[in-house]
Parts: sequence; structure tokens; C-alpha cells
Amino acid sequence: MVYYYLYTVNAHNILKRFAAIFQKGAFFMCEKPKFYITTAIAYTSRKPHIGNSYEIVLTDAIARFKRMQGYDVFFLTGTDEHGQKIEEYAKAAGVSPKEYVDKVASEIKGICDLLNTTYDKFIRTTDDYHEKAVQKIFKKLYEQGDIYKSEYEGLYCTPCESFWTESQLVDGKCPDCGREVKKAKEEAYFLRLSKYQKQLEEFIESNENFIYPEARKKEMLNNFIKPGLQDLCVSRTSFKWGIPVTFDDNHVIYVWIDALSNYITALGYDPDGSGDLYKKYWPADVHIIGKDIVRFHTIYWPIMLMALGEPLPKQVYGHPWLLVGEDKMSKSKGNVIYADDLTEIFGVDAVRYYLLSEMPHANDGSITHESMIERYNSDLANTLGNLVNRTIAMQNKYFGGVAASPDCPGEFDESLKAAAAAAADGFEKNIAQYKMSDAVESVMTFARRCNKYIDETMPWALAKDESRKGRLGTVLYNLLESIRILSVLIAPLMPETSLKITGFLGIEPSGWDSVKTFGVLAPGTRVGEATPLFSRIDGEKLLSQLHEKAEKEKSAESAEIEGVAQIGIEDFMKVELKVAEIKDCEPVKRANKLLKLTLDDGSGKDRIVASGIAKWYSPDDLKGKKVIVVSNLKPAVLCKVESNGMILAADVSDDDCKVIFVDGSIPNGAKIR
RNA sequence: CGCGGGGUGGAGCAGUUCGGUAGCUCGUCGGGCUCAUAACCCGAAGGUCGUGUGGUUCAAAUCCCGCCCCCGCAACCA
Repeated sequence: MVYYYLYTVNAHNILKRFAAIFQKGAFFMCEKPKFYITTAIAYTSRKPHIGNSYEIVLTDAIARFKRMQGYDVFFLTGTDEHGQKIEEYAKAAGVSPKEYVDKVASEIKGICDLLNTTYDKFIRTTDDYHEKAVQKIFKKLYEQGDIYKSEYEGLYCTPCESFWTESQLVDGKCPDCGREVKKAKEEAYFLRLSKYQKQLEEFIESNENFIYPEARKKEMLNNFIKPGLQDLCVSRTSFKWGIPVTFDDNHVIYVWIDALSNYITALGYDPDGSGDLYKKYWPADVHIIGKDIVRFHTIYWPIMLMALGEPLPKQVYGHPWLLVGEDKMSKSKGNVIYADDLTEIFGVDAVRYYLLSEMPHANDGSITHESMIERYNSDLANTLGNLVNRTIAMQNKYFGGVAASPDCPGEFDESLKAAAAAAADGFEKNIAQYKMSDAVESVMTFARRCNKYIDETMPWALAKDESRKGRLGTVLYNLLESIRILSVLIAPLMPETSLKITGFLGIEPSGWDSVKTFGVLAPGTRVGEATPLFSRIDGEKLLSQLHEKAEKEKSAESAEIEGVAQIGIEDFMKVELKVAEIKDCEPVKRANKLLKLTLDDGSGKDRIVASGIAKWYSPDDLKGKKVIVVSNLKPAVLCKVESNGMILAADVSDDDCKVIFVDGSIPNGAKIR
């Protein structure tokens, strides 16, 4: 648009068009389009690692970008603080659940702030207004019949006061305490998903981009929706740390209705009349969430909203995970990386940059100190930082810091300008599809083009010839302008660095639209002194330091690892172990981990055992071998095979397992103790 | 026969919609330059694009078919 006006020569037309712009602009000023974006709320069980922090940085970059584009953005994040697990963690820590979540929530908030994220609101599910609104939502759904009271039939462990499903049982017993469970009924409240199934399916089918990326949509439709939705249990009586059901003292509201509602309660949603924020911002333009909770956000949440008669969010983006090397982060592997440790070494912007550039948009990404150092040095220190530094230095050296007027165009200029336009365009297009690493790459491509421009035009050579001063001024102007454009492009990614650059240039930060015109920087602008934006890091030195530190922590930790609780001989004697021969072995249909073993345990009757070792053993490896079987284990059904016992195997590593074979001379059925 | 995604130089990825000289970043090697943070720029080596020397076509990384392998979701690690 802007170009168009510039090229319109007819004065009358110009006036007319300016009038039109003015009106439009005025309209724009008071009715900026809104954009409501959210992250998932983080569970307050423990301090989040860098993989958990990816989401908020991604969301922040999008939010910042949208603001620059002129949207009226509302960016929500927060914490999910209820549930049995937290009740347990608190108990173990010897504090009240509230004290526990207060501590973790403030840690989480601290990390969001550390990473310089610009959320507009941080909701906690223990916030008073949230609890009240959730209670009202629950009541409303109950009163209109979408939530109904029924009986939850299941297996109950009395000491633990917990219900378990068949598949949750461990050895047919309570997975928590290992004691017997019995069939029992408990009353519970259910949300009628079935009633809205058809409506949901139609919504998903007709809203192309609702579930994004595409692969997630297919997973949801094929795995859950099309086979048929079962009504969802939405209350619990087995723990207390939750929002109470107002009209039934025994029940607390289970996670779904509590946590998902945060997206509307944060805006002041109230079934009896919502506040202005809600009216303004709902429905959400996008929920940014991890791929593990796509199901809750694309099935349960839309159905809740349908039942409430509220509009559905426009889009749910399930982002992939960030892994450490090949592995998931875990404390026992000693490979947990925290945001605060990284920012201490690299700085906040570099960490943001790394997260955003390294994460692919559909597959899991991988984070390592090596790749972090590599990207830091290559992209930030060498390409971007050095470009800014050398440009400002030359401007000071040749022109006392004052930008010349670009009135001496030459070769390479057009190519540079085209690259600037391409960068802005690429950035915008990629970010619209949440292809953040591609968006980042289009910026770096431009920075590289700028470095090349310096070599092409050779300012130091121009400086030696007084007659070419005009050309030198233009070349440097073009570079300063390019850097200005870069400062705008990186603003959503690296806000502090962006400000540093505009500071060097001695200008105010420019808006997004300014990247679309080359030549916004005013000639005569006086640049300041530049200091390196990112100092190069000695990779080897840093890695060896980190390695040393990790080793220390690991040994400190392993010293603390508690041993398994001691048991008396009587406990051990409860377990009956026998030698058995594998007579036959075959894979289990529709299960990729299970093998069905037919054992001769000396009893004269075949014993069928299902074992999750298909990954490491084929049937032929096992036939005829003798193993140790736990023979008094309660039967359990796995993938339609009734398993009577388990065979012993050793965990060799995280991803390997060896069955304990015994000497063939030991008779079948021999007891082991 | 559960559903879906993918296999492209040493690493990470683009290209596949709508067939037409295989591209980018990092790494390696060689050269250039000296404004700059031992940085920057140029060049080179390295890929029969998983496989069947399968089908269609003047032409296949791209379309069709078979097979192998990896990943995600689902169901299972007794």
C-alpha cells in the first residue's frame, strides 16, 4: 500500500488517498484487531527445565510480532496447581499444598520473567476468581444436564482411597501401595462428550486449520473422535486438593474443567455475565500447547465450550518437544538443562534465539551445549554481532558517526534492498505458520547478505579515494539502514539486542511496517559507539567446564540416592519364584512390545505369560530356554492375552533388557529362594 | 492387515502441492581481504535424493506400485 501512494503522481489522487488513509488510520487507532494467544498452564510439580520453557518463548515471540504488526494482543500464561500429585509432593515436602504451589509457581513465573516474556496475565488455578468461575461453570453444566452424576465402577484400593482401571494396575494390584484392590463403585460426575461428538467432528472437518499441524488433526480424528467418545469423568473424591463442587461436598473438580477453563476465566468469563476483557478477546486466536495435550485441547475443551454455548478457539497448535541430544531430559541421566543456567552463560537473548532457531515446527528438536555454542558463535557473534560492530565502526571512522545521504547509488545496492524485502517477507510468512526456525533463518540470510555487501563494495578502499566519498557515504548508509531493518526483524526474537542496535544507531525503535521500505533512516543521524553484541565463546573451554560441573553434580546426587526400602525375609517369601522352560513363544497381535510365552513350570499344566520383551528378543531366541518366573502373580489381561506371572529380566540400560536364563540342568518347577 | 509422518553429501534441514541442470546452514580443505569479535568474502571436495537398475514419461528426489528402516499417536512393557 505504502509503495502505491509513493508512486502515485497525480496530486489530486494523492490528496484523496491520504484522506482515505487518514480515515482508515483513525479507525484503526481505536479498533485495532485483537489477538488472543495463550500457552498451556504449567503444572506446579517441580521446577521446569529448558524444554518446558520453549513454549513460552515461542508464544512470546509470536505475541511480540503481532503487537508490532498493530494487533491488540492479549497474551496469557500461568500455572495449573491442583491435583493428587501436588497433594502428595506437598506431603512429602512436609508443607501444605498451597505453600508448595506458591513456591513452585513463583519459580515458574521467575523463569518466564527471566526469559523476558511479555505475558499480559499470569493466571494461577488457585486464584480466587478462577475457582469461583470454575464452580459456576461446573454448576451450569450440571444444571443443564451436560454433566450428570453416575457411578464410576472400578477397582478400588481402600488404604489409598483410589480407583484404578484394569490397565493401571501393577501385577493386578494397586500401583501405589501394591495391596489388593476390590471392585467398587464410586459416585462421580461425568461430562457428556457423546452428545457433542458429531458437532465436534463437523467443526474439525470444516475448520481446516483448527488442529495444527495437520498430522495432529488426523491423530485426533482417527484415534479418538471417529471410534466414539466416552463420557468423561470430571470429578474425584479420592483427593481433596482441588476446587470443590459447590453442591456436593465430597467431590472436587478434576483437572479438565479446572485447568482448561483458565483460558476464559482469566478474561473474566462468568456464566452469569462476563467482563469486558472476555467480550473483547474471546475466542482465542491460538492456543500454543505441547503435542502431548493436543487431545484435551481439541476434544474436551471444544466440547466444554459448546456446552457453555461459547465460541471455540480458532486454532490449537501442538508444538513438538525439545530433547537433550537423543534423550528426554531426566534427572537420573543428569542431562537436565535449566533456563537460568543457560542464560547465565549465554545471556537471555541468545537462549531465546537458540530455542526459536533450533526447534523444528513438526518434529522434535534437540538441544545440546555443543549446538548451542555453535549457533551462538556462528549466527550471533560472527554473522550478526560482527556485522553491526564493523558497520558502526566504519561509520565512526569515515564520517565521524554521521549518516550521509544515499545519493550515490551503485552496483550491489539493488540486490541488497531486494534481500531486505525478501527477509521481511519470509519472516512474516513463516511466522504465520509457526515455522519459527525458518523465520529466524530468513533474518540470518539477510545478515549474511549484508556482510557480503561489505566485501563487494569494499568501503575501506573507497575511503582511500576522496573522490569516492559520496559512494562511501551511500554504501554505509545502506548498511546502517540494513541494520535498522535487522533490529526490527529480530525484535520479537531478541528484544534486548534489538534495543541495543537501535541504541547504537541513535534512533528510536521502528515499527514493523518500516521494514517494508528501504530508506527510513534519516540522513544526518549520528550513530554512537558500538560494543560487541555477543562475545565469542571458547567452545572447548566451556564444554570442559560444563562437563566437570555435571560430573560433580552427578556424584553428589548419586550419593544421596536413597536405597530401596529394606524388607524382611517374610516379605521376600511372599514371592514365589520357579524355574520354567519356554516351550513355545509367539508375538502378540496388535502389540509391539509383547511376546506370549508358553511355559512348562513343572506343574504339568501350561502357563501362559505375556512379557514386554519383543523389542529385544524374537520367539526363536527364547524357545527351549529356561527362565525364572514369578508364579504367584495375579493374572492380568494384556492385549487380550491372559498373563499368569512374569519372567525375570535385568535392565541393562535405559533401552536394553536381558532375560535371566538359567542352567538347563535345573528341573522345571524348581523353587528359587 | 489400527491411524499418521518421514528416509536428500559428515551433522541438521529445504526442495515433493503443479515432474525439467540437487539447494541452504554448520563442519572439512584451499584462496582472498583487512572495516570488524582469529571475524568477513570467494572457491573446492563430498549425495546414483532408503530400496526394487519396478511402472508411467522425452524427462522422476518429485507421480504410481512392492519391499526395508525410523519417528509420532493409539493399544501394550506383569
